Amino acid sequence: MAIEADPKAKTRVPLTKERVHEAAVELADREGLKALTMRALAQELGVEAMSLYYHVANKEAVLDGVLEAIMAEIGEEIGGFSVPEPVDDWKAVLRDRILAARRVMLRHPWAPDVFESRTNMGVSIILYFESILGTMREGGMSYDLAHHGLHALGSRALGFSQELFRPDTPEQDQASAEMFDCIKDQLPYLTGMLTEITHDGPEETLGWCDDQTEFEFALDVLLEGLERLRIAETSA
Amino acid sequence: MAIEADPKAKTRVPLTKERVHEAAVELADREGLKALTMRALAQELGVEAMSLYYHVANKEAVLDGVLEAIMAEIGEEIGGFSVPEPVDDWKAVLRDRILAARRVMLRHPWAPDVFESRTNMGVSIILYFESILGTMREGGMSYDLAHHGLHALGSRALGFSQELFRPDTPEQDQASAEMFDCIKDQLPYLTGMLTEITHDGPEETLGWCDDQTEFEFALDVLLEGLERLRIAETSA
DNA sequence: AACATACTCATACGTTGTAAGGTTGTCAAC
DNA sequence: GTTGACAACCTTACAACGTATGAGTATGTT
Repeated sequence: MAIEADPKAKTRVPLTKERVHEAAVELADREGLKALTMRALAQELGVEAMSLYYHVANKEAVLDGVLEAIMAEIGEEIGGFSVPEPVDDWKAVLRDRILAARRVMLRHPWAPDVFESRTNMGVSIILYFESILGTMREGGMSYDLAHHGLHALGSRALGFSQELFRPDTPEQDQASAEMFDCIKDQLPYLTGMLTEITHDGPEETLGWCDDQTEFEFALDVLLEGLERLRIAETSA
Repeated sequence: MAIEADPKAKTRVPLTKERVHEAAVELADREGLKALTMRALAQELGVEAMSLYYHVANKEAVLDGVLEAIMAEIGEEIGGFSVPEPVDDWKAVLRDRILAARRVMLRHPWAPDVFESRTNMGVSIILYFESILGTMREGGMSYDLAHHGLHALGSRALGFSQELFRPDTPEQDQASAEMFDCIKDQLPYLTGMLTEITHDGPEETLGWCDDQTEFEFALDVLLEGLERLRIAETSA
């Protein structure tokens, strides 16, 4: 429609911040966070490493942008960051929101590590927490309790919890198992638990648990605890 | 006593794994985790970088050793990793244990990052979790509930919780504040909370909270929630 | 035709972990 | 003593990383 709008005429489509961020997400999805280097990212875009620096300040800025992209996905998943007017069941609303965020995290398993590495929050993250806080408030909590609640949820509010010590290679996993075997006479409770928890006996380590189940369990303990405190403070 | 046992005769005290680990802790304490490089660590010990590799396999091994050192500190703080025979108040016992671990973490603020970076757990960490689990069991929980409880506590069992987004430079902090100001008309709840929470008005960001208070709050919500579930399952 | 602007690239530096192989110090055996 | 083995440490070098610097190249304006 424009006078000279043939895309083919342009020898190359110029980069943008957004394309860099999107490519970064794709690269991390495909090859992991460790593979997300400026050079690899440039190659992903058919460009040299230093060309990226015309569009982004540095790698930190890339990671910030990546998080904004993730938050945008969460926004789509929960249909925006607004607070449903009056909240009759804040627990259920928050639970849905958080599990929606978690679905996004499961699509991008590296994302939690990026969140943890960040030191200042972007706009969409603030908006997200605003909506969480708003839900708590409209649900009937005091600002004080909601504040504590936000801290208590921590990263869980964003849909993830750092699972400590998850072996990532089979060799490492086996090494842990051997070490465990080696001292298992000092571990009556752990061996007891493993024999009872797992169906096939105590060969499996702690890592083999259903993350989703555990996530929801902890989330519910927290939500119910906060609800109890809310009731306590309203009846006081 | 030995025929040739004059220590002075030795021109230099040889390195050991242990000395490397100790020096690593001291270095991280003094200059932060980022400053803990193999070269800096070597310099700390008056030696060249590659000399370290005679005693430790690689940097990962150093970090593993550092964690063992931290766990040893925790062990001292709680007087060993044993389980008090019958536990009349498991909540109180666990609370003390965890807050003791937290005191160690506060002495080494970089330690949580190391824990999160690790992928396989060392012996002393397993022993620690064994003692936590044992306390829950002796307190009357089923293995199933105790298992969920371990996951629910997560890193909190070790005395820390990753505080997301803590600005580490004054410039960054100010940048966040400005950004916050810029969109604060979209943040009724957050501004409302800040005016009510802080004494001096809403200039302060979310980062300025009493970590210890928030840690204990979340810990207590979890412990009480688990206790409630324990009672529910024993009366069933 | 000349120039400004927007964008991209080539080269290079400092830092990191660490592989490969050399140097030294100590001690036992001949 | 000389020799040889072994332990402990060092020198050099490399690949990968983030990125500073300045030069190139296209496009649009005047």
